[in-house]
Amino acid sequence: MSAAIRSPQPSPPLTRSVEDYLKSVFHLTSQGGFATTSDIAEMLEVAPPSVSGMMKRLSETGLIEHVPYRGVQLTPQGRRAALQMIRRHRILESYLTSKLGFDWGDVHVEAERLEHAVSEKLIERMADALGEPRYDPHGAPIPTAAGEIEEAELVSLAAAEVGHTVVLQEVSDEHPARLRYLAEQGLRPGVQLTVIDRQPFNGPTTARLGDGTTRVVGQELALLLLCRPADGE
Amino acid sequence: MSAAIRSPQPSPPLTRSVEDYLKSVFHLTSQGGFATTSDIAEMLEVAPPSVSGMMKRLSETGLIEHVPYRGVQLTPQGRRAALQMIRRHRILESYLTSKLGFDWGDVHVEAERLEHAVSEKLIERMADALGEPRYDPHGAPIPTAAGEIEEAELVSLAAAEVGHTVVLQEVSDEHPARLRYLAEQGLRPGVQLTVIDRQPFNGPTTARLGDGTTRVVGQELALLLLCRPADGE
DNA sequence: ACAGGGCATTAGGTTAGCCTAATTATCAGA
DNA sequence: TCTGATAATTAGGCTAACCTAATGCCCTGT
Repeated sequence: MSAAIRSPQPSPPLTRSVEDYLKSVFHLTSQGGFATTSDIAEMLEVAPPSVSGMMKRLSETGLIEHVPYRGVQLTPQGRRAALQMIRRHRILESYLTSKLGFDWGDVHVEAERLEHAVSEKLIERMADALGEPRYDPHGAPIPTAAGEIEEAELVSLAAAEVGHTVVLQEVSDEHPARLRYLAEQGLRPGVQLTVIDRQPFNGPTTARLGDGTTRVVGQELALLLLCRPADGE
Repeated sequence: MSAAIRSPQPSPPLTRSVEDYLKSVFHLTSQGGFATTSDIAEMLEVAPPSVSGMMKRLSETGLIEHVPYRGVQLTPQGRRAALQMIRRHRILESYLTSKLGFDWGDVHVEAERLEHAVSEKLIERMADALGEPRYDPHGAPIPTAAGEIEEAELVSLAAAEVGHTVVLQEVSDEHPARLRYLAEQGLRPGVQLTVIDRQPFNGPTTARLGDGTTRVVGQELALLLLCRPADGE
């Protein structure tokens, strides 16, 4: 029995859990660098040894590059798989929100379960029904079917300079209650904000909205509000 | 340590595989009687010992009644769970067909995966968007959210008497190619058929459609065409 | 230069769900 | 009634993912 040539093996479908690990690594390495075992463990709510074990398997299948004691990064193949999951997730969130009346806060959990069960075909039908949206309901960019994603330089409201005007681009949180609160405050993607004050020592930021009203946002929430400079700044 | 009272335990969510077993048992006992180990094994494409093992666990959790060496039946609780899955499945099939352009043959596989991942809320939103449909695209009745299902006395075309007129009510098959073929032949739920001939020895049935054209249907396919007597028969 | 703290990994165990092989129950027909 | 064929069950294993406890590596601060 000679060893088979193993190049174009039809790679078995990824399990639910593998898909989740890849997504975590993608998010944790989006600023460059390595994803650490403990960060992944925290994000997925599993114990660190579970991560070590999975990382070993994933590097054997070529989806990640593992540098022992340092962390992991996605290979091109792993990145492709992660982006596909992120596309599924964001298309689902968009579809549930705009076609089935789900609210901003609830879609995440639903999409999290569905993204492992939908076929490519269903996602493309949904994308089509929505008119190929480029952003999900939280303002996050949706990767294309070909696996490209827009990379924007965003800065959180907590770090925006006083006096500057920014546009809220993306609300990076999956916590329903916080999202609902932010929505009530009118803090949704697309809103223009002028930073008019910030208390020292990680204190709250005060910003003026387009309609002249102001909002005082504590640091924890302000960190979730990702902004780009307003046009002409 | 005294034994805890075990009445209103918050019953853990059913696993994917448990849901599949319950559905099988439901379908296999729809004519009354017991579902046998080997029938379940065949339907789910697992080995018989896997079924024995699962039946043991399911009867411990009170979802089925197991009579050793005879078979199983659903308890009221198991029936409720099975009907919920069937509702999910059929609503999904209806939604995918009518809102996302899936075709008759393909929906089954997609729904089979999704039914384990959708929330109750999503199913009800879909049902609502469809106007609370009572039948799925194959003509099968959809259980209500309360868990009631229409039970009709149907007879397959292969067993309908020569000379009688029937209405095709439901096409009971999940095989895409067969469904596509039947659809091409115009054999969809709602069509009226008059049986004009049947060859002996399990031979084909010949039936006339409403438009006067005839179809010759081999026994294997005719068994899949479930009919009710036409009004006024 | 090295001691400790903190993180990562290895060791070893659990559970669900599947498998094959061996065993046992049931029932129909001689 | 007995005997086989058929079907169900038990026995014993495997794998994927998880866990806790024990061990090992790395780096910073004295």
